[in-house]
Amino acid sequence: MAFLRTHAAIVRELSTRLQRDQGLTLNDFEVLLTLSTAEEGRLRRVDLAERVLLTASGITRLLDGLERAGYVCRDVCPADARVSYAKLTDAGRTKLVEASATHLEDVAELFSSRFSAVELEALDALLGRLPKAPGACGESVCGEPACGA
Amino acid sequence: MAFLRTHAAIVRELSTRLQRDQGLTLNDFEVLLTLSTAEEGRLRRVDLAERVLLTASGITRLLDGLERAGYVCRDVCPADARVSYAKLTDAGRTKLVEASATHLEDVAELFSSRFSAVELEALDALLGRLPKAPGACGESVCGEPACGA
DNA sequence: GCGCTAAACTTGATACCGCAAGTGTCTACG
DNA sequence: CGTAGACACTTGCGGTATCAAGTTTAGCGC
Repeated sequence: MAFLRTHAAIVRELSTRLQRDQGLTLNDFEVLLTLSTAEEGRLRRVDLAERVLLTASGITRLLDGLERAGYVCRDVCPADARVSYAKLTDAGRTKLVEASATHLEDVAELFSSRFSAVELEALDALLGRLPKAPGACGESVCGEPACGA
Repeated sequence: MAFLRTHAAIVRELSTRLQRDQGLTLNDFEVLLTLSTAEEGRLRRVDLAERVLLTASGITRLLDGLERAGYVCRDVCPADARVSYAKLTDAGRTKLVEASATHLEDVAELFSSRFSAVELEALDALLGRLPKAPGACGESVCGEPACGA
């Protein structure tokens, strides 16, 4: 299926650009984005993992990096000592806004410019029928970056 | 973009199944498949890399494994000592046929069962408009007599 | 022939991710 | 209570992929 190949190419391209311009992995970005849409900007690591399609260990390591960079911090759960939240910091929020700018540009270039709104909708509808991860995240960043540019 | 997420999920699912049932990576399979469609069942490593969207070093390592398994072998180019071909062996061809069976089943389960023929066609048409391979868009189906030149 | 650049491939270091195993915590049930 | 099992998370190990640098070979101008 050329389908898979195409996607791989797209993902790679987006990832490379994001890394070059912002020093973030596509997954890093997704995590930041997901957190930004969550209540209080934080999420249990397990839930976060589920949404970005990673395993628990994957999240641990990814968050390690984001923590070192200062974009997220840990937060404890008073009700359950097992869970630790990942919480977006101010720096993280800022970074997300900044990264969104270039990333959306990239997405636009690779995607939107090639399809009409109707086609995008059709694509979305079709692909939505495939098995996917629960907890779909918001299409756009909740309020923050101006998507409409 | 739920779009990308979906893709990741699909790839992972197909890959794990293939690995479990056949001991092959999705990329292994693609390489075998690509070789099988090539003239004489062989391809320069560079060209192979381009087609399966890997770097030169990626191909080297991937072929290492396939070689050890006996599915491909090396073949020299008399005209240019720099190039070495990757060539499908009989065992490799057999393996490909065998793997195709289960793999197509998986694909069918994840894809075809969810779409009608018309929808699949539409999907194909839409996705076909995306950039194939970033950078080296080289559709160079050309040079078969390659190393002659 | 000699040096120079480019191409094809390999190798070493590194990043990311999954699995399996381990630790600590919660909950349920006897 | 107290223990068993489930759950959240972390850690060791291995696999796959990349990039950068190195090797060998080709082709070209002198």
